[in-house]
Amino acid sequence: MARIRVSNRRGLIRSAEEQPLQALWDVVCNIPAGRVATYGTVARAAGLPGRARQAGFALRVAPATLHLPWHRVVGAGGRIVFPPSSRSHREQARLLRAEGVKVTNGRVTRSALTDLEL
DNA sequence: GCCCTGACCGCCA
DNA sequence: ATGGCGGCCAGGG
Repeated sequence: MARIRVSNRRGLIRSAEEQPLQALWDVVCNIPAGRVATYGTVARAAGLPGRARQAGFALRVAPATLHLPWHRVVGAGGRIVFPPSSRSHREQARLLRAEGVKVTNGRVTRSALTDLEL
């Protein structure tokens, strides 16, 4: 499990409640290769329902040293959120296809989506 | 506290 | 399918 030291005002850190970023990173970390999850799903699985945007934020600020499978997170409906012409978009599509996920028109196949329940 | 800015989401014309 | 829009929720200035 990817972990990073993060301190808060009180010095003690326990739950997702106090450390949403860590919770979100953990979830992303657990998306199996070849499968994809949406920002909303990731947030919900991290115990932060309704905070899809924070899932995006978490990924944006994630330390590179965590080596998170960020490419396995897409927007609602399986859409790659980056502008089609952007570097990130191409990179994400490349990484996904590399692990067997079909990507057409910036959209992954529905069967690749996972609810992340368990 | 107010305002703006997003790696978001879902509804609707 | 597609752009628009309001709703949502953190961060940062």
